[in-house]
Amino acid sequence: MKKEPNMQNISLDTLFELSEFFKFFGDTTRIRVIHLLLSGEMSVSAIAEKLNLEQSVVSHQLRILRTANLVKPTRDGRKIYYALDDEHIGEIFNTGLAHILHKKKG
Amino acid sequence: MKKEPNMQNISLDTLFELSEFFKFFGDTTRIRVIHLLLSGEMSVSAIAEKLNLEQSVVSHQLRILRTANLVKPTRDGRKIYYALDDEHIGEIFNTGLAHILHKKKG
DNA sequence: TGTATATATGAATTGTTGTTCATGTATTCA
DNA sequence: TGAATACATGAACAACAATTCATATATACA
Repeated sequence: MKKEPNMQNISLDTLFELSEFFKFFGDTTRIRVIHLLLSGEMSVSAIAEKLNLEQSVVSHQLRILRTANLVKPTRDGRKIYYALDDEHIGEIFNTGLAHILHKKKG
Repeated sequence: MKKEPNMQNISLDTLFELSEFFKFFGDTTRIRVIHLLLSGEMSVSAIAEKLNLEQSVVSHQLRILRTANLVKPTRDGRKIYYALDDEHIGEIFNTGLAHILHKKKG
């Protein structure tokens, strides 16, 4: 019995984690925050202003991303700067983006 | 004012579509189905049996993936075989998987 | 045509998730 | 120490999404 090239043996547990991981990208607010942070670190208030969102909305979503170690906070005085904390985020973002843009053309 | 290398100008609309796209991968049932179909097309009942899920659960999720053109059905008699219908699915799946496996190693 | 098989789907239910609003904590500075 | 600023957080609410159960449709075959 032959295996196809793309097939891999992945545990149920890993598949669960994988879906949990993709969930972080599956929300408009979070993907906008991620997109913004691709250009560099930014304070909470700056993010909120740039995205025209309430501060608490941004804080709540940042907490989710922070808990998942996708962003990392650095305090400077009263401000807290958030930066992407995962090498794969840009890659995944761009792979998904390529799909969307390709679809738009076709 | 200089732009960082990873920054791109992406419309709000595109970002919304992007998050919608990632949602498809953000569910355990769907990611398991996608994973299964990476090895080739499979009938609904075969998917349900392989994943130990009820037929209606699989059908409902396949409809979501079908509506998004991520899978494509082909009827053969009474059976309907579903196959992945997007070149980017495997790429996205594997990029996310790389992240999970990398994280597991510590 | 009647029965069995394979799949799809609608409605109800349940669980989950995002936002809002109010408030709490930390820091700065006068 | 008190006021202002920046951010975090808990609880309530609303919206959404997944599963379940019952049933409908389509095909095959006797």
